[in-house]
Amino acid sequence: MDVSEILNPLNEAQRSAVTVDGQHALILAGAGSGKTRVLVHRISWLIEVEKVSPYAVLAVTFTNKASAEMRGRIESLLGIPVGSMWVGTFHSLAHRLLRAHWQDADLPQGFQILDSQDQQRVIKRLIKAMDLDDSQWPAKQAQGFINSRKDEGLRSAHIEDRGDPYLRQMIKIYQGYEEICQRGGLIDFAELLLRALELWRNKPDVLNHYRSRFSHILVDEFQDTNSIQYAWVQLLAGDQNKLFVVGDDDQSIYGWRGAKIENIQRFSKDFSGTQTFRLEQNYRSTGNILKAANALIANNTSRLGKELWTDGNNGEPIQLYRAFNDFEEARYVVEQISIYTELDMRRDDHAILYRSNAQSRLFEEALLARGISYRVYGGLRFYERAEIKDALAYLRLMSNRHDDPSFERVVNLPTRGIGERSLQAIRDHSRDYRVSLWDAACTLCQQQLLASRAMSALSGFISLIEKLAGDCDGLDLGDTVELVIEHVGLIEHFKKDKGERGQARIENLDELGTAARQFQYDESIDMSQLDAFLSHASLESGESGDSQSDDCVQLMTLHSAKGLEFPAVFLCGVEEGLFPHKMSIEEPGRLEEERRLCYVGITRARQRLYITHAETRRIHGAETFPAPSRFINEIPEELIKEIRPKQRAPQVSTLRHLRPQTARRRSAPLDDAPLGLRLGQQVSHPKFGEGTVMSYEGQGKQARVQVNFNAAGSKWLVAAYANLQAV
DNA sequence: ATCGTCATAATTTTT
DNA sequence: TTATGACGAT
Repeated sequence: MDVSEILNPLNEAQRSAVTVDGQHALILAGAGSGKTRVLVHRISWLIEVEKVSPYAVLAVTFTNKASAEMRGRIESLLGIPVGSMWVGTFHSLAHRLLRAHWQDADLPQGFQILDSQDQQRVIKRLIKAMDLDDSQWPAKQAQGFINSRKDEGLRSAHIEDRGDPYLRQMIKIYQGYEEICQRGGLIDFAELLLRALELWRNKPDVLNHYRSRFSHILVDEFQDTNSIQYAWVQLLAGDQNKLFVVGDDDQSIYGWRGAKIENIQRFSKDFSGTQTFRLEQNYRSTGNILKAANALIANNTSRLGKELWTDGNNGEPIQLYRAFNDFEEARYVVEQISIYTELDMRRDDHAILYRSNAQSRLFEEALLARGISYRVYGGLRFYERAEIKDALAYLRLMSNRHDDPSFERVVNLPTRGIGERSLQAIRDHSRDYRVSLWDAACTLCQQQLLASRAMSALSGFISLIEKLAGDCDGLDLGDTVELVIEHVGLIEHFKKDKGERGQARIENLDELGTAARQFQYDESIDMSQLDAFLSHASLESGESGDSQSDDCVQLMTLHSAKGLEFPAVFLCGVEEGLFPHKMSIEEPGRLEEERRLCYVGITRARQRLYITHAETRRIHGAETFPAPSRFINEIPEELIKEIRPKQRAPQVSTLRHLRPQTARRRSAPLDDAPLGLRLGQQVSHPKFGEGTVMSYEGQGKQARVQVNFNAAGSKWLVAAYANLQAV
């Protein structure tokens, strides 16, 4: 392979980053500046030109998607599979380490991963077992407490209560949780990272092994690293190995879950001899969009500094639309999309971005009414679905009887007569003797400590698991999974569900069998095929979209839009209190993160950017009158074209003439709208011609309607006399 | 055990 | 407004 193949597709800044020769490099890669490309080409450069062994390269990302993409692109650029290279997420690499060194990490060989759902259930149960009032001690809060401490590298023993009774109780919960996990061989996500870090800290020989192996460490999205991840990278780097980290401080939007923007800010101080590169040429957006983004983000303090530019043209102005209410905002956005899709654009060229998930509803309704297909991102993913977790719980129990959350989950599913009383007896015994639920159940059965009915049910369950485990011995993974699903009674159980639900669940269970058959087992890791599959299920929760029918308008939160791009972006609900969110408005640090989120949103757009806000919005059922977001004011006026600047003198948009005719919307009627007229409805008047209902006031005979006529402008009319016809 | 009713809370989410 | 969870009734 030719060096020019690696270097030719790069611009100058990218090229100097890729070919850097010092010990450490920090690449500040703006949105759309070819960040992944630089990483991929850097790795190719190391291997092809510097003749570094792939074995000595470690590349870390945050999401499975990113690591899959990186691996794929490296392989296609180099033309060879890079099996020996460690490319993965922090979590998957930590997992791999712990599997290889489970003894040194003080773990049972068959340890399993606890996802956040499972974790919450464990904590909830623990709080009950501790006889605490769960309204005063919500599991969610305790979970947050535990995870944020772990993210800082703190175990329960490290935290001082300083006489604070709240802290003291939380520490106790944390302690109890640690015990349960250790006993059951369960590792939550934060624990994966913490254990991996402690493994290296406690076992210098293990650390040295990896230190001498990985001479080149590359980290993607460095602005998202938390304290543990930073410490982990630092430890592995030692003072010999070379770090190449890529990130964008302006796109740090996960501070609330432990990411430390300081990590990227202090990198060059912590690692002396760091060369910093800025990738500022943007290949994605028009000039106006970039100017808006630059101007907005300039309001943040303590940035590393970066300004995006393009050699393309300015493009259209940013369109700002002020809607009367949230409802009409959705109507407008969907109308615009329908105009563009009737011209030449695809539905999936359009993204509707919002700050909080609840906002999706109105857009969905408006899209539904227009018959435009759409996809909402961010629901449950495959391995998170209840029926899948049920089946996995059986498999997990087969692999490890002491997996309490799995035991709880399926001991009476499908119902087999193990009720709350028996279960409570099992839990009590488990707590009193500090044994797993499984062991407690076995003891209770042997000692005949339960009512005979419950006893036989329980021993039925125990022997079911034992029998399945025996039957599956020697079977391959696909057969195992299918055999378990078949014999455990879940299918029959879900058949009883009414409607489509049950059928869908059974199909998902089938799909699980397929997933197991297709699962690629990496034999180099020291674990059974089943354990590997179970870990995979926890670590990669799979695709979120149910049926990603191809051409759909894309709806998602700003957070989930990070890393994506769209020809047309609608940034909606850009209002004080919603965006920036009221929970973040007070603290300067959090406000800046909101601003970065806005920056992320703006820079998703390639060609066309709409920003919309509403003057009235229902939040939790109550009317609110939010001011336009300060972020709007931070964008230079000359980049913005207001679609309808003033309520009093509405302008007839040029687009209005392109409106496809009379596709009937089915917007829910406003409770007291006069004559059944709806905001946004097209009407015609004998004298003024056609127009749009903009507002109304009063009721019955007094009701007055404001109509914005295409030709005659805006008028207030008494509805009873105006003789308006719906178009 | 399953359904209905009431209270409660309500950013953002990957691993 | 709505979704979720807990609790009580059939």
